[in-house]
Amino acid sequence: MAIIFSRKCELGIQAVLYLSSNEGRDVISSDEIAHELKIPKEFVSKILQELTASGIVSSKKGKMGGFSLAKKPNKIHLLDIVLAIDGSDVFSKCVLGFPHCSSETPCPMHKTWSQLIDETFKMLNEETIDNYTHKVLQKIKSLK
Amino acid sequence: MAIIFSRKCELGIQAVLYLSSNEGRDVISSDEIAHELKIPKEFVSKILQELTASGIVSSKKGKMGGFSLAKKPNKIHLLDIVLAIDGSDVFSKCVLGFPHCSSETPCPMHKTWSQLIDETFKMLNEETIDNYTHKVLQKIKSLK
DNA sequence: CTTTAATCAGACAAAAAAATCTGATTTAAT
DNA sequence: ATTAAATCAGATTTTTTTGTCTGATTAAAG
Repeated sequence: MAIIFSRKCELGIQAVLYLSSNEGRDVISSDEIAHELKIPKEFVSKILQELTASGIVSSKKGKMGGFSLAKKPNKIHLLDIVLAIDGSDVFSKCVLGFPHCSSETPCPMHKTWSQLIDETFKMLNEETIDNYTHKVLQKIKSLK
Repeated sequence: MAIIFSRKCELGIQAVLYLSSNEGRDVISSDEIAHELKIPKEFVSKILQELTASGIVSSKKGKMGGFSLAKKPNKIHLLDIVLAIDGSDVFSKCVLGFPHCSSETPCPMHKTWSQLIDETFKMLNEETIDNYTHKVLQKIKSLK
């Protein structure tokens, strides 16, 4: 199978988007997020802990605790979440799996692929999550 | 971690490119391919069997047997190999892992992502492996 | 016809990723 | 104080992917 982002990263982005679509509320529990997004609660909880550690979301412990965004949605880039969870490998690893692939010792697809990856990187780096928040609620409604 | 193609697919493309860089010779054993590309021989062997089943390479059994391309290199598209090994999921699956993501019920990133995926698809579909064969030998030399 | 060197088929093992569980800690409310 | 509801830390399980092994079959060469 082929993958773009790890499942963890997918759900991380989903969760952050959910948080941003609820800006204004204080904190939101991982229970609510898991229920709304129809995804396993323990998994979401663990991912949000990672994102807390990397400073994208912040958490409040104890009763009435939960998660919230650590910054304004227009200051959080998609790339931040991807780097926090999946790291930067996708952007540097050789698409054909050759070792030491670079412009000095390029693999056959190096140049062609670099262009696509650069575009992807640029998009993730430019897009902030506030561009997406209004679309999230609509998508959530369609989940059964 | 994030991945684009599975390891199987990466090595599948490597192997096909190696075969194409040796057009003119009769057949090439999986042993030679594994040795030249510095990858496990049993794994390469298994991948080439899959590619044989899907008609991209052809095989000759018995002593002096081995693999060769089933078509001219300019008739084999990168996409053929990707589809044969990884299937079409990458091109249709939701980048955020939402179920039923489509233009009717799009995920927040649907439109933005579709553009990048379409470009990628187009590239893989247009590029034939003869465009890459001359670059393969050079890359192989750099492998220690 | 026997040996040798290859593909092929399918079971098996190891490693990685995804998901779950357990229990500790924290904090609000009673 | 005690209880309840949450995060948090880390161990454990399950599933998937990756890689290996074994033996059967095929075909060339002596």
